[in-house]
Order: sequence, then C-alpha cells, then structure tokens
Amino acid sequence: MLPTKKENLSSDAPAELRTGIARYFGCGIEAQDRLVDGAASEHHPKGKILFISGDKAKSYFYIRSGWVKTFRETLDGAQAIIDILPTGHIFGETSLFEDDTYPYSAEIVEDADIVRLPLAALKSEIHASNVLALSMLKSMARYRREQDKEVEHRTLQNAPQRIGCFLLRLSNQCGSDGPVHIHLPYDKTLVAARLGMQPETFSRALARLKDAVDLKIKGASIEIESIQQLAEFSCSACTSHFPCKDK
Amino acid sequence: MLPTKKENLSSDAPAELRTGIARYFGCGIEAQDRLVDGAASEHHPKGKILFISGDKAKSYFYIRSGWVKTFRETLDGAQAIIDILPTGHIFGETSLFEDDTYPYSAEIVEDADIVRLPLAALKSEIHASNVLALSMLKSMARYRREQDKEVEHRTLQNAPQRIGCFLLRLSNQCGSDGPVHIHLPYDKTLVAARLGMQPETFSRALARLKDAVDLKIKGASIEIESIQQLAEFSCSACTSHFPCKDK
DNA sequence: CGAGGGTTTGAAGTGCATCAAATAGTGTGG
DNA sequence: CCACACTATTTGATGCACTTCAAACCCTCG
Repeated sequence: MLPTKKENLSSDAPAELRTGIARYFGCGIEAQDRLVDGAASEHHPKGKILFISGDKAKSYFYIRSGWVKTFRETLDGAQAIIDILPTGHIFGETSLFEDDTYPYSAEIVEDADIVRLPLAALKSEIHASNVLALSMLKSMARYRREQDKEVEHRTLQNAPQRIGCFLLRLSNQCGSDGPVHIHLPYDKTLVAARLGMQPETFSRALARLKDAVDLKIKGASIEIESIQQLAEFSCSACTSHFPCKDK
Repeated sequence: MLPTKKENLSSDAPAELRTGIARYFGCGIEAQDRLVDGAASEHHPKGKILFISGDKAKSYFYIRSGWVKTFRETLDGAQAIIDILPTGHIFGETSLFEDDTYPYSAEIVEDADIVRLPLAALKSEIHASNVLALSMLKSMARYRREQDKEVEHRTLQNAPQRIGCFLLRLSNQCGSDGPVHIHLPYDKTLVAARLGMQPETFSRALARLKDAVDLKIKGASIEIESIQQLAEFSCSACTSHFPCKDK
C-alpha cells in the first residue's frame, strides 16, 4: 500500500472536477468556485479506508479516477455493501443531513484519485442557493429510484439474472444490439458482494449465465454476443426493462 | 369495495394535515396555505389502486389514516413492494423529479383517508422556497438511509430476524424494556411481502422467532416479553442497533 | 350455516451458502 | 526467466433456508 500523495487544487481546479460538480449540483461558475475552494486531490491505493461510519464529517469527496466502496459492518465483521462508485461520482455529501456524521464507511477498491471538498462550503452554498438544493434533490430522487430497484433485484432476480443486469449496466449501450466487449472494473469477489452473493455463487452463476446466453469469458474480460438476448434473460424478472429508462 | 367519498379541504384544512405537511416540508403557515389550497380528502376502501407506475402525476398524497402500499410489478405480475406507508406519510411527491410521472404504483391496503394535494403548488413552492427544498432534502436523505438499511437487512438478516426487526419498529419503544403489546397493522401476507418472504415462510419464521425469544402470539396480536431480548436476537445481524439511532 | 379469504402445516424441491481443496494468476526476489 | 508466496477464482460435496405446491384449518361475514 503506497503512501497517499496530496496536491492542492484550490486555485486551479481541473475541468473534470468542475464538470462533475456542475453535473451533480447544477450550479454555475461562481458557485463552483466557492465549492472547490480548499479542495485537495489525493491519490489513494487500493484498500485505503477514507472514513468509517460514525466519523465526524468535514469533507465530502469527488472521484477523479478509480473505484470506491461504501459500506457498513456489523459487530462481528459482516459487511453490507451500499454501493461501489465509479469515476465522476460524489460521496459523503449526505453527512450534511446526518449531523455531520458519515452514515457509512468508504474504502478505495481500485487505486483512485480522490478530491476532498470542504463540507462547510457546500452547506453554506446549499442554504444560499435554491438551484443547488433543487439539483441535489433531483440527484437524491434518482438515487432513491436506484435503491428501490436494488431491493427489487434482490427479491425478484436470481443470481445469474442479477449478474446479467450488472453486465448490462456496465455495457451501457442503450438500445443497439450486437457484440459488446466489457471488462470487470474490480475483483469478482467484490462484484459478488455488490450483487449480494458469495464469490463461489458468483462463479457458478456466471457459468450458468454463460450457458443461457452467448458469452465469451476470459478472466475479467467478457464479450456479450447479444445485448438483446441478455436483456431478455435478465429483465424478464424486473419491473423495468433494458435500457432501464423506466416508464 | 365501497365507493370513494370526496370532501373539499381547501379553505379549512384539518390541523393534522397541516402538521404533517409542516413536518415533512418544514414550512411556515403561509406556505402551508399555498400547499393545501385545492386539497381534497377522499376515503378509499382496501384494494383501491390510487395510481400506477407510469401514470402522469398531477397530485401527491397525504395519509390521514389507513395504510398504503407502494410497489412496482413485472410483466408476469410479480410484485416488488417498495414500502408500506402509515398514517401521516406523504407519497407520490417524487414524481416531481421524474418528469411528472409516478415511479411506482400505489394501493390502499387498509381503508384509508387520503388527501390529494396539487403537485403544481408544490413545484412552484419548492422553486420559490429554499427552506422547503432543504426540508425535502433532509427527508430524502433519511429515506435513503432507510433504504440502505432495507438492502442490508435482506442480505444479513434471516427470516426470523427480519420479523423481529419489524416488530421492534412497530413497538417503537425507544430503550425501555418490559413487556409490550402490539397489533399487526395489516395482513400477515402483506407483512411477509414487505419483508421479502413468502407467507408460508413468514408463518414458520414467526414460530421460530417465538421459540427463540419470549413472545405470545394470538392472531394479529403479539406480546413481546422483552424488547431487550428481541433486539439482541435481531440486531446482532445488523449494522445499527436498537433503537436504531445509528452512530 | 356455509363461502371465501387469510393462515398454518406438510412434503418435496431448489438455490444459495458453507466448508474444503484444487487451480489459476500475480508479483516477488533470486 | 524461474521458483516461490500469496491471493483470486474455480470446483466439488454437503447442508440449510427458503420456496413451491397441496391441503387443512380457521375466522369472519353475509
């Protein structure tokens, strides 16, 4: 585990950070300025714990690259994974509504560049700007739908279907058919946990999925012969259908 | 199924409606006035469908009494229950963020008095008032935590533990021990679905729970001998602990 | 009383978990 | 470049929890 490197960003925030901020909070240049003031980019190795549930929160985070796992755990160490977040995502910001306390723990699962942003600025900005609050509401509503779907998947889909659904989301090819190549972005063990199953089950379920639809699997790289066929297999047990735009 | 009765509420909204609105949206008297303007209270019998997923939304709803199930279903009729909402709750308001379309269906599961509120008023109010938007954000954040917990429960708790957790929530006796009497507010079949299990499983799991902790069960009425003991049984497989105030 | 829905019980099946062990893959130092 | 150590992944065997299908029971209400 390499040591963490820091880099100050305050004055010259990279464009992608501003874009990410703007996308999530829907705010203009001036607000962006205030939000990214005091921001610091840090490189973290896989395995690094950013914060744990219950920690006092002074920052929230933006993922420039890599993957971050958010989770909670029981006294005897069993983990409940909340989400595994990709590049471009923001996390830890909901501590604002939880007495400045993180409601979950966060761990780097693939080497990552993380921007640490001051919570205080967000707090004052959100109180000052209705636009910001509304954008955040919209984001929260989207997340809410996602979580509802998550519960649904666990109830209605079996293991191979859940994997199929996961692959479809990875291949976010909206609509068009034909072969698609994808690469699992993190450990199969972690994918399994993300989908609420054991690694062994994942391995076997992936094999079953391969029997049911045309897939070529070689390690972490997977070729889907027909998105259409995969969607039929997975989405038949789901209330929304590929490309999951809902009604 | 008795016919639905209507009653106009615009000018003289009952106190509990205003309280409910104020609690959820954290708004003052004047805003309350604008929100409840055009509201109509309706009595609905069990089984009545209020709207279905995908319907164009012009209203959101407040539950004066009774219980409402929100859910989605697959093409072949399998249901995924999103939540079962008690008196005092508001639902359908998130359609605001989904192109004025309900993202789930809603059905009365116990005879209910429902207040229908105009979405347009909420929309303009939320755009005008930061206080309102912030309160809503807070509510959304709370819901988000709840849903995260839901996913967790399904992953980490077994059937008897989930039932125990459900009973604990019903008996929201925070802290104090001693015998508590509760009454299941709706069908056992529905409780089962809410907890993501089959009615048969529920029946058997409740029996197993009865063996594990001191319970007296007679139909829908349940006496918990020791909240403490029940909490130990259920919360041992959970990342938060009774009375679930989290850290 | 009798019909019908909710609930329980029984028997059998299935899917996933668990435990154990083999195999593949990766990075290390020689 | 190879051997070793370590981890990720797969495979096998077995067990358990929940589901499914079927039937009995119970309760309520006309």
